[in-house]
Amino acid sequence: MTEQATVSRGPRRRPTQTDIAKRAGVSQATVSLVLTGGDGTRIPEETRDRIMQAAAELGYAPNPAARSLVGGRNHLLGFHTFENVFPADQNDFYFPFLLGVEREATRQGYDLLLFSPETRGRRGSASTTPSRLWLADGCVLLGRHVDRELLSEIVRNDFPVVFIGRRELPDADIAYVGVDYERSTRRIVERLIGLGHRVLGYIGEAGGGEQTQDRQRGYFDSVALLPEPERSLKHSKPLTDEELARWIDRGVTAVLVEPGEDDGNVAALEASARRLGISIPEQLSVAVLGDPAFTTTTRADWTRFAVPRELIAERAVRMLVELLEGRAVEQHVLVDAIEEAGGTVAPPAGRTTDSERRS
Amino acid sequence: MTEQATVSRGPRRRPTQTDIAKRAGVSQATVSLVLTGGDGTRIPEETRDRIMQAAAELGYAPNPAARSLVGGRNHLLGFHTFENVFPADQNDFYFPFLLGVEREATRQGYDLLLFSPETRGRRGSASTTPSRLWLADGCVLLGRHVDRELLSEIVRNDFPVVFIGRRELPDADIAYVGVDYERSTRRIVERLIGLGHRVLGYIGEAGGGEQTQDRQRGYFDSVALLPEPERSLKHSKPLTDEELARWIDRGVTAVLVEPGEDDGNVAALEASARRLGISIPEQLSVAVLGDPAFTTTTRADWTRFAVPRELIAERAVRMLVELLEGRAVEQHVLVDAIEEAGGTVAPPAGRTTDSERRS
DNA sequence: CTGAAAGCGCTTACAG
DNA sequence: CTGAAAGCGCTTACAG
Repeated sequence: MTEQATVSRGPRRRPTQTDIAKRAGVSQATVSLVLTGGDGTRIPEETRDRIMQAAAELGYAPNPAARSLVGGRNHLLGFHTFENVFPADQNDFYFPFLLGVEREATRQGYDLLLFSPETRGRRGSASTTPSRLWLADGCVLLGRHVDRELLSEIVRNDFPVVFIGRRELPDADIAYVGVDYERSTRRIVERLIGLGHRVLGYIGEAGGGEQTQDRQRGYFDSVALLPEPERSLKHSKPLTDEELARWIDRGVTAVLVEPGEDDGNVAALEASARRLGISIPEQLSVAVLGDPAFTTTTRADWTRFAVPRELIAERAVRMLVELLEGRAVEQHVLVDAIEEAGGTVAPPAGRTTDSERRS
Repeated sequence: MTEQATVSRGPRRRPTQTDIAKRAGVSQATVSLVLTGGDGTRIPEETRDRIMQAAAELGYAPNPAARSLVGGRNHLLGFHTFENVFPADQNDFYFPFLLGVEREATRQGYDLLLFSPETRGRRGSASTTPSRLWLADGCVLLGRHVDRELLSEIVRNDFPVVFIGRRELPDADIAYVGVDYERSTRRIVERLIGLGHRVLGYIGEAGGGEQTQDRQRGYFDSVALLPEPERSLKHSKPLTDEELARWIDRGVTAVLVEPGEDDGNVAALEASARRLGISIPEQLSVAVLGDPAFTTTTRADWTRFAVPRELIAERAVRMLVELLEGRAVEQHVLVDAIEEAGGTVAPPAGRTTDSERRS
């Protein structure tokens, strides 16, 4: 690094409404009236102009702390993520949300305040330190591993938040925008059935969160439509090679997979299939019930849900703004995932699709 | 979208120090003293405990807005980008900066306020609206196409900012953290010379910004070391096929390229070489004097500068914080780019490197 | 050792 | 139509 100059410059005092008032020869209250833009008629045009000009000359911007203190609005929206979302391999996941939140906040006339997990609890000891969250008018929340303490603080104080991702709490009614995993799963199963698959397999967690339960409900609902539904299978852990071989023997031609931590389930399935010489999708169709980055798998063209992250983020911001502005709103919104065609689903070997059969 | 509930809910009042004071039978000031944890000895243990307990019972958390109001600081750092940096193909460029800014701001105990170009001038008419920038204590600025009006406003008010990227202004002394393009260019030329190249070509803008001038200075400085420096060439636009052919005829074995808008110069050179059947690097070495995303070129393994974006961003934030806290700081820092080896540079055909010749 | 008071920059009733 | 005043929740000198 090259150092070229050494200058010290203290930050100047920010111009306040009082400064503007002095310059324009009016009272501070009048300045506030004009700048906040209450009703236009009360202050004469001529005074207005003088004040606006003084404000512009001084480079005035309202102090958000003062505004929020007096009970008014900051026009600041928080975006808080529970995990540290900044490790590089998560960017593809995180960035679309940020994008959507940013865009919609801008559209709504709010600025964005970014919180990351470490940001909290800076000044003083942890217990007495406030959540910085309160600086914003409200907050969009994102993350799997929710900080329970923060959450209870939010609920207790009725702080306006909207979750990205479905979130059901026993003791509180939290607003969220999530994905309709049940419906999306049902759709994908129906498409597999339409392609001619008659015996399916499902790999996923046992008793996970809401999302997991929704997917499994969707699966069982639609599998029930099959002529022999009891032949379809479910397994709650990644399959061993032997288990996969047994599934194939029992006639499974398509598998649905919850991605799992770090796409672990998908990676495991891919590896097993390779070892057993089972080709995807020729001998086995695979559909992933999520939208991960596929960092641990070899192929990347998995048929899967595409989660419309930007759209979800935008919707969450809109909901938050409605909440803030006291409008009655739907607090629980689920959007459909888009089925991403991919290259891992095909009609079962030796079978034609229903539609082909018809013709 | 599925709607599940329609509820409107106003936020509850939060417990304040006054509430605690009442409950503990002390004054609000004493509560503040205890909670802020000034010097421990002044308030007797017994009173402390009573206050702490009352605070815990009420679920007290200090109001950050009030805190900032008193302190004159809101511990908010702005990150402002002049271009709309959110188009998807720019993410790779933009994200590392955001990453670095975010990380260092957190480390310094500041929260991040995000500004995008459209954010400015929301309320009221454009001309009368103060820049939202002033919401933050200071701001990190990023972008090629600087908004002159905003910039002059910043300079006039002495608003604390640090630029990412070298920025020299005639009328003001702006703090920045940039890349030392002169030195980095010199280095890469010296390496080419070390590999045995004796006639070089340079493709770049005529009379561009500081960065361009720095690169060209670095180029001419180091080319002067060659036995026949006058044979090295410079061209200020992308080469036509004929021009490239002429360069080759005149003995050019290595070319340095400013990436140009959308990597245009690199793409043009690549295309010309392909049409002329000139293979890179066997017949022509190419080094790119920048670190673009290479979205318009076929190959991506260009030998180039790797700009340490996160590091630069962190450095910018640190400088800003020093500025804010009134410490004397170096206001102009240039960091070295890292030479990214790539696959487009090799010894010239029919030549051995200097070191090989020696052995 | 503790409380009363001023003040940070705003908004919002409330008087003139 | 405009200004004076109160008050948001806190910190920090300043008196007792």
